[in-house]
Amino acid sequence: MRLLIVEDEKRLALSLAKGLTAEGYAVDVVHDGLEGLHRASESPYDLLVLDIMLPGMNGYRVCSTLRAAGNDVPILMLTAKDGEYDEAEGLDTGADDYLTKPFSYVVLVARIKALLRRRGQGAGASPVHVLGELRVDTAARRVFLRDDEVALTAKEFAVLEQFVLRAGQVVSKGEILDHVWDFAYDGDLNIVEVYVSALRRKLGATLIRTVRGAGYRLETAR
Amino acid sequence: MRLLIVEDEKRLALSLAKGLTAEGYAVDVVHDGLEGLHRASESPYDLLVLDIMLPGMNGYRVCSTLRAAGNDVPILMLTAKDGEYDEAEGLDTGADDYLTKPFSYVVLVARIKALLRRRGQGAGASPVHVLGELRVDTAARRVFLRDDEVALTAKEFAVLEQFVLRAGQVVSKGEILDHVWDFAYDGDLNIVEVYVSALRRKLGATLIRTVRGAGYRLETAR
DNA sequence: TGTTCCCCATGCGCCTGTTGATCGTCGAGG
DNA sequence: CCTCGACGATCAACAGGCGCATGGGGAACA
Repeated sequence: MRLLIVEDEKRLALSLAKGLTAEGYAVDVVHDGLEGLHRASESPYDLLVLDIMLPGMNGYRVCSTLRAAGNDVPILMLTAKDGEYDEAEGLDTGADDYLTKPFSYVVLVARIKALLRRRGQGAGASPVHVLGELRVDTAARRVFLRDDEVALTAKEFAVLEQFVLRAGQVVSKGEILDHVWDFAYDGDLNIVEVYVSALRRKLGATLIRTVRGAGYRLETAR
Repeated sequence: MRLLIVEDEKRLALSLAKGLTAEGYAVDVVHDGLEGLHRASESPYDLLVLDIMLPGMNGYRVCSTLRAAGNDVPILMLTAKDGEYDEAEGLDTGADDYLTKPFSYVVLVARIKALLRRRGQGAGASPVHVLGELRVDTAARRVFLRDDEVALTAKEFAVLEQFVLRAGQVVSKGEILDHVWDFAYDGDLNIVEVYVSALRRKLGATLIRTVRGAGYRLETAR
């Protein structure tokens, strides 16, 4: 875990760096806003601790510039409580959390951990499956084909999900029926064909391959 | 946020429930240890307030049984100070925090909030969530839309909070019901639709997107 | 007693699931 | 190589379900 501290009060910056290093983080420190922006743009940090009052470029601008460039590294802002700067403004510019000086070291560490955890969950906890040009986010129930979102109905999504979970394997119509339709359903297997047809129309014909007499197979990336 | 209070002193339990409900939590109360264990095992509570001296099964055993079953719901234990039971033992059995009777209501609420924050509920320690033009301060229970504060009722806020905690993911009506309404409620899922409707009216129609057949999704800014 | 909030019920409109018919395709066997 | 039968794909039409809006009744405050 790499952290960047952008803070011009050198004593504070140093003591934070020391403590966070002891926690097991790799910590870099800069004392200037512009310098911080460069560092953050060029290296992949896991989190930024960003003061607002900075020489070179103030924290708000560093933050909004990073965001404008598409950088979504978690940012913890440090604000002085004397009111010249507003906490809300920090959040508006795209910071993820703020802390008002003076703060306790324990609280800072807790917030940092929380932000890192949040990031971790946001990416890891939501199982996103990528198969070539197809991206399926089961938590958000969204499907993307080459950056374009594809709108699927509930049943279509459920069928696709079965294929994704067993990508590359042959899945029979009966199995799809068992997993997607409820127990009581005793209709025709043709219903599966109908949905495969719909998926092919929306996602491209080559994605789901027919295995005659056995079922279908979702093509894995190649 | 659903809380379960397990406390056999009925007057105390009732007054806590009343106060916490006013804070916007969905609160269930039981007066018996065994009953509490069952409830906690079967429903997804966000926090337990657990007395030690209880009929049926004492608080220690309730706590350790839950932990043994892999349930890691935050538990706040209430201990009498007369020494028959030991605070440390409570923590040993897997409680997250304890409070010695008599305690002030304010302290209790503070501890509860701290635990919920610490546990994060998937959201980290920051009480403020920013999603595009929406800013939700869960600690202060205030909501801002583009610098204007929006007045929400307790239930409206509770529903919104669920969405915010799982922003970008699909949340089903059932899940909302489970977390916002208490267990005594067994009404129609339609009630969720009514509240989503109210939120859309106050916060704009595009914020909460309907995912037909699955639930709703709070749009993340981007 | 008035106001606010919460829950329920109703009706409506649109989307979606399902069906059955028809058309296309594959492969085995003559 | 051709034919035929079986399997699969697609389409259109219908009915029911799902989600939304709205208003009223009732409870809980002040």
